[in-house]
Amino acid sequence: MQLATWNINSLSVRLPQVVAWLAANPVDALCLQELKLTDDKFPFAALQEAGYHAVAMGQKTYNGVAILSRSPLRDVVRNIPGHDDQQARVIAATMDTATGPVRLVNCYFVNGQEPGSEKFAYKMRWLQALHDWLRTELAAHPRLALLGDFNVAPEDRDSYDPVGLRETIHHTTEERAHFQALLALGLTDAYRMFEQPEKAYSWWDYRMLGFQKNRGLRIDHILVSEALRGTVKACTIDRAPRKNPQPSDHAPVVATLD
DNA sequence: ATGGCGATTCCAAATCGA
Repeated sequence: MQLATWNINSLSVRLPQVVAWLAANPVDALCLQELKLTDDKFPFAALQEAGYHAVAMGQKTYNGVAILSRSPLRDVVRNIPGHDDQQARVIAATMDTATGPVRLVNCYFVNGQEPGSEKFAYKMRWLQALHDWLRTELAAHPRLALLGDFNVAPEDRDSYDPVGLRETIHHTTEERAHFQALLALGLTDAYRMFEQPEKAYSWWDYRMLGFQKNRGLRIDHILVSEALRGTVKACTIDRAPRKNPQPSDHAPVVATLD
């Protein structure tokens, strides 16, 4: 079984690339972030044609998340229950597989812009709410994967310039503490379960030849619960779509499980 | 220190992303 996550920065623009990527990478589930479109504009038909069911939580212009899957999705939850939020950032659903159900939690974490800002404070509140909800979600669904654009570089090795960017957004002590709190729930960063190349990132700035110079951050992650941990066989970042004409600034992350 | 690119929207200067 393969699970993937990809921030596609506008599904309207990137739909052809998503369909092409799925044809070349027929994963069982793909979590998308930054749809930037409302549900009435979501391309259910084109994705069905590509062989995928889909559930979505969209919004005009900003944010928006969806889960695509080979098999039907059930028990869909949109945004964090009990956490009032104007922004479409979370969608969770259960996928039945040969080895049992898997709970998929797809998140577009808050960016936060700048430490000390109101947006950063919103990021901290959102991270706390996610953590508190995931505790109950994990109890209800032991086989759980948390996938998405976390907007956090968990460690110095996840940044192209950890010294120059110390305590800037995605690198702050507070954001990293929240990431560690998610791990403390029993989740494991699938990418770090395996030996990986040096300077491996999942996002590169469009500006200043960021990708060509590999000035990137590893901010897109797949975390797996204790019950799934032993079944994870591989986790990779697929840099190929970042080389496409008109690419997303993020690359897909793929986890392979038994 | 700032902007640099790309997408979106009251269609075009402003906002947001990371």
